[in-house]
Amino acid sequence: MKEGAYEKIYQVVRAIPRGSVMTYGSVARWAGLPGRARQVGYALHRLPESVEDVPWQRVINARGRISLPHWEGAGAYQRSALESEGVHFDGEGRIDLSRYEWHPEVGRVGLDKSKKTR
DNA sequence: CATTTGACATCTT
DNA sequence: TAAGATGCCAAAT
Repeated sequence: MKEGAYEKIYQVVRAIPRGSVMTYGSVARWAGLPGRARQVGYALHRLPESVEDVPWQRVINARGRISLPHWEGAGAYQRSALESEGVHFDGEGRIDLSRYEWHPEVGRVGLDKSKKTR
């Protein structure tokens, strides 16, 4: 198995702590794929449903909104899942990134979530 | 093998 | 704030 790059993406997403979110651009950056945010979304799209190890729901776009059409199952599920984690949506369905976006520490791509619990 | 498409981002109008 | 253009790259057609 190789894939390599995509594995790294899943690895970063798995490290996102509950109640926090990351943008596609940030995930790509921390996965060692700067500028390839699109591939991150594509990788998550191809992600099997049975894989619960990867909290893809905590990944949103740079505008702080869910990229999935809310009229489809996945979109509605993503929002309800985030709300149940404590993430607040404003009147326009947007999330305050300056407050919920997670910033992993430099030099380590997460994997060590037992760091400062806020 | 050429073209299109897509869970995005960023800059410019 | 919105809309258009451009960059990126794997998978589908």
